[in-house]
Amino acid sequence: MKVSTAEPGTAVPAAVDDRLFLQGVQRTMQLLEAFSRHPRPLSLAELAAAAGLDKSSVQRIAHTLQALGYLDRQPNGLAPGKKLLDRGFDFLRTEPLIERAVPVLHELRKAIPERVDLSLFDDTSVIYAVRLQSKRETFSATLVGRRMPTFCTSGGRAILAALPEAEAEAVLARSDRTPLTPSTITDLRGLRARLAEARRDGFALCLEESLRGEITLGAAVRDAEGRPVAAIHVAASLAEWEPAAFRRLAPLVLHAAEALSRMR
Amino acid sequence: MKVSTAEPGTAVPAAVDDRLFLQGVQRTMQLLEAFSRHPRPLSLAELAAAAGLDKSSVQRIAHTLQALGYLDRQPNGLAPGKKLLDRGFDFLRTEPLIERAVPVLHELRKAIPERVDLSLFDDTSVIYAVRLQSKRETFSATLVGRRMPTFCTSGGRAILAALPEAEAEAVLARSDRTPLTPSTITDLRGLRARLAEARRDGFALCLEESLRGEITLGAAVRDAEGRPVAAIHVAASLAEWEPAAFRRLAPLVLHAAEALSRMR
DNA sequence: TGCCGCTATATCGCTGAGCGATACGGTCGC
DNA sequence: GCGACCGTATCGCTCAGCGATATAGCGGCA
Repeated sequence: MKVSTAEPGTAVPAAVDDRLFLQGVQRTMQLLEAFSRHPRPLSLAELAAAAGLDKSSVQRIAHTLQALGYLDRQPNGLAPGKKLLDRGFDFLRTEPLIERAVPVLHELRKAIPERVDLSLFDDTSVIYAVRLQSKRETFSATLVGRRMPTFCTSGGRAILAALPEAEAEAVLARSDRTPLTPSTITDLRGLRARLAEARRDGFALCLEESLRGEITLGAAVRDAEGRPVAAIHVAASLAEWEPAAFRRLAPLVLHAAEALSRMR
Repeated sequence: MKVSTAEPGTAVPAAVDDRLFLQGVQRTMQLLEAFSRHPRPLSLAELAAAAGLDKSSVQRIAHTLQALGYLDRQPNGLAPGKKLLDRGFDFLRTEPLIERAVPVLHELRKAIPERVDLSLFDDTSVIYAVRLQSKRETFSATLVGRRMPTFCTSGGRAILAALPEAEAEAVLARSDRTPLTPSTITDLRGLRARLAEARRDGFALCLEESLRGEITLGAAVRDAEGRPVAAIHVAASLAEWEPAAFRRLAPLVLHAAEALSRMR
């Protein structure tokens, strides 16, 4: 049985051996995932290489996905189709946290005229799920659905701090800790110190750790069992805020996160 | 050959007979699409019924999708997984119009302190792709990825007006013209009159046609061939705007749409 | 003009992936 | 305890689909 066909240089899935595991489904998703590494129209051959599949399979899968609206034929290749947005939207609509978060975030935005976000915890990354732009809002390059590393974002740190220490440690160990800016803390000692601080304060503060000139403050949102599942965070420009002044916003953010944790 | 297994009452896909069409792929997407009709956690049996598949297949497909992160196991059933957001994000990143639109929309937002959106044209519906909230912004119930009918939104009408008349007529004929509010224009005569107006003015104005108390104004964005592919629109509350005053914003919206059409 | 490299598209026989019926065990509510 | 639901597991038959291969079309280069 051919279990794993790991080609060198291509990101190939973990081989799963399981009577109920359909590799046809896996191949389908692999093909769609190819665009996350190559965000541009791809030819069939490129798609095959990027997804780690043979050309014939790609031809058939792509043909089918295109017929269903999940791939879009462009002059210079195939691109993700509009229907993918619908599926992401299904997720947002089904996740009750999102709906509950919107009024809480707006309330917070009223008090703090800066960017206010909700991110969902997903192991080594967090995902922007709701985003309220700041008043001036320079460039909202970051869109809903964007993933950020857990270890170097204020929301992610707040979540790690709310996790049992062993689990937080495990997430850090699994993380790719490539620095995003010169200020990103990547060493385990430094990170542990920050988590200890966050555990004590109930929130996390990050200074230019994911974007230069940006200061962010995040607090964890917990589910019914008390486990952290998301974070509320605010982000502002260092050009306009003294860190000490920004830090004074913490009670507002904490209050919002706690309110959202209690709603259900 | 069993071609179509259309069960009564369930939305079942068009049967496609094609040597290159993989029904395994179709089944996979059908399963994921089930949540668009039932946005809540579903049991295997519910999922089977909603997707029009048999229980065994659903067991296998769902098992696989869950292993891949596209379904999430909840206490009371299966729900869409976070990875679906990633795929939607891939679409947004790959579509060059989105990136180009952001600065244009911000520029427009500076001049008009109301909600400013970009929607993509997709036949009988348009999809919100970029959304800038208004200053006060009461409830942003509408999220990125949401579909709205083309025929009764200002952006959709502006697009239809920019299309060759026969094509616009075909879209209208295909559309499900269920009214969204008491003011929604649904009869073909009335719609044709509105399209004629929009063709003359270069923009479309809708009064409470998709949401009570809301006035919207939209203009089409065209691709390199001059075909409409998207629309920029602004939305405001009738409690704060006289229709005549709102209409005077048209040049700003038109200018933005034209600027975006020329960028590439 | 012809060759090469790229593309997409189409064909076809073999075979094992996966279909779907069926069975099993747990947990509710009546 | 019965029935109805849940998820889970098993298994033999068969046709979906794998993947090698062939064809056709479109520039670019010599």
